[in-house]
Amino acid sequence: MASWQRTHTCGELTPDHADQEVTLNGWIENNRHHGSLLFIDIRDRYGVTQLVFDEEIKGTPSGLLELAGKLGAEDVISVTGRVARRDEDKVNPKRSTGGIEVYASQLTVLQEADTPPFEVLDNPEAGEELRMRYRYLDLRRRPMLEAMEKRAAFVTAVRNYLAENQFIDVETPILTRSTPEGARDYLVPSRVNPGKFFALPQSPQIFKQLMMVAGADRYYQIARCFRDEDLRADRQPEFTQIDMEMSFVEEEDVLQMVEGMMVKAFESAFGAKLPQPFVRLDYQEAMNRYGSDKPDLRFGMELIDICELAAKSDFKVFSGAIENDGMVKGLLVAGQADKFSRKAIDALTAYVSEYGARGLAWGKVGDEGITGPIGRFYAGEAGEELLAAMGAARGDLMLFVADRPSVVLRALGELRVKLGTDLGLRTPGDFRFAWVTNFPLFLYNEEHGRYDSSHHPFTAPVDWDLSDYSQNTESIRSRAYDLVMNGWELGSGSIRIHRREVQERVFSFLGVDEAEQQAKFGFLLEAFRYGAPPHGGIALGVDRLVALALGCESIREVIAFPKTASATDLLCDAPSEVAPEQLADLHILTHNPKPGSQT
RNA sequence: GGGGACGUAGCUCAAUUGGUUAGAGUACCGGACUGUCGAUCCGGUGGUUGCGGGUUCAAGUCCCGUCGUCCUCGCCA
Repeated sequence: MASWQRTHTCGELTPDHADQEVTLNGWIENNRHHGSLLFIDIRDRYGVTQLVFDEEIKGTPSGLLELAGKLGAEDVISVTGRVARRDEDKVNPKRSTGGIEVYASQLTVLQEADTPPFEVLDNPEAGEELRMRYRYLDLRRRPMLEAMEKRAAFVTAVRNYLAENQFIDVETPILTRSTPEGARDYLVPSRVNPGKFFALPQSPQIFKQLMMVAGADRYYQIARCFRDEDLRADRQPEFTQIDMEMSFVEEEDVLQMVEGMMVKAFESAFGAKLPQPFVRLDYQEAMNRYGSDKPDLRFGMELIDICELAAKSDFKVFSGAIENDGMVKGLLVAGQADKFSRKAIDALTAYVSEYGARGLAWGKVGDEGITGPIGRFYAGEAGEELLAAMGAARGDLMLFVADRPSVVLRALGELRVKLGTDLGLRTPGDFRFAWVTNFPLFLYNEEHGRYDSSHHPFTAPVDWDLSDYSQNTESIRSRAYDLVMNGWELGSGSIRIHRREVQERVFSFLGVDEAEQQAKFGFLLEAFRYGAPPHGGIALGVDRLVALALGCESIREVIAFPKTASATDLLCDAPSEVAPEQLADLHILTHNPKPGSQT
């Protein structure tokens, strides 16, 4: 062992180590100079330890204090010294190592550091752009390293659980083929096959189904997935899924397996005890009660249906909506009417308009009945009926949207979430998992005037025997299920179609003709001819799971090297231009290159 | 592709209605200091106000464009 190598980490020394000679390695966090007395805090991943340099009283070797005094933030050092118990009045209760300090006798500067562009503090003072540009410094901050540790602990717990349950971890190709539908693919040109491209996987979906045909029985993979779509706080172009598939199973088998996994992994990685069983919500029920297929169950304020009252209302906005096959629903903000000024309600109106609502009707419940825009339509008996339907009392605020059902549900669902945030209706550390089931098999695509799979085209219908999907299309349920928590979709899965004729019928209904089926999915359909077991599975978003568990606003906080909202990497400056020779090798001509641009 | 917020010292921010030499905290540099632990005290360096154009006697401030970060609608089977 080299003389500079550590005997202990910066987080493990306690008064029990008193009088031992130790060597620590780490970064200088702080340097407090008192003339001929000097304190240095040395940091590594495990903690911070105070070093003391004192020639007069503690016998620091001559010259060492002067050397140490010149050191600056983030210099990498090795220090050897004697562990000393601190006097009671000198203990620092804020640190695990606050009971001791190390009297330095040797000091080696392993690497001097430039002054960092921002200070490595627990609370990030730097903006996100700078943090991403110097991600290695940002990651040096304890909360970030902790997030990485927790993420790793979570994944490890998941792997252990799955291994105990006979799942095998199988790697599937990263270079695969482009498939129609779904998200935009990231493409990789093939050098040896001019004009042809690989696609990076949006998910290992087809491969895991092929593993079931292969008889793997239980498959999983911590899989990186790629989707070339616009980003959000909860969406990155590459992200990680716990991808699982099981053979000879029904919905219940998958749900139980995943539930057990979440309970165990949350306990082990985050010390959180999840209540079991998870809530089950029918898709339609979730939409009706929460206006969302991924409801936040940490607070109530459910959507209240007043269609019946609205139909007979003098208020044309309400009755008109019902006449046009629309819907009227409301939210009750209990006891908070005073908090909402006219201006505040205008802001809410603007908010719901982002989701297509043309207006937000409202009324406050006062001593003399309902005030606000709907007041004059709801005096007397009609008013009493409305209050009863809403369960409203004096001091409450009522908010209504009247429109097409899809708009009403979406707008009020989003409004409910916003109010939950604004009014602080949630408890931190409250993890409300739920399964949403019975999704529609097909959803109407208004833009293209046709039906699309609501999950994906391999999802089994509840009644797989149905011969004609064009009849009662909207009422056909699928065997899909989503795992949701606190308003985020964490995972999505289904029992798959394992019968070729059903699969072909679904494709046909979706307008994927025989030739296209063969071209795009021929290998899967062919595989099904050789004996496909009934199977099903799920894919869970690791980034989202960990971010939620740690209370992060964005999944970037739990990804070591995330990308910006415009899908660039500020650290390594990717994507970048490439040499013309590289393009030539790949048989690629670029359409409109920026002339000679180079950052 | 659309909407919004932001961009001023290394960093985080301030700068009245467009008006003198663009300030503060912190970091950094120098000095003092023997019990600090976000040390303290004294002094100092540090600015193409993202970039380009325009309006004006005068622009950090107003207008147009552009670049970047973030949020969001669309998009994300």
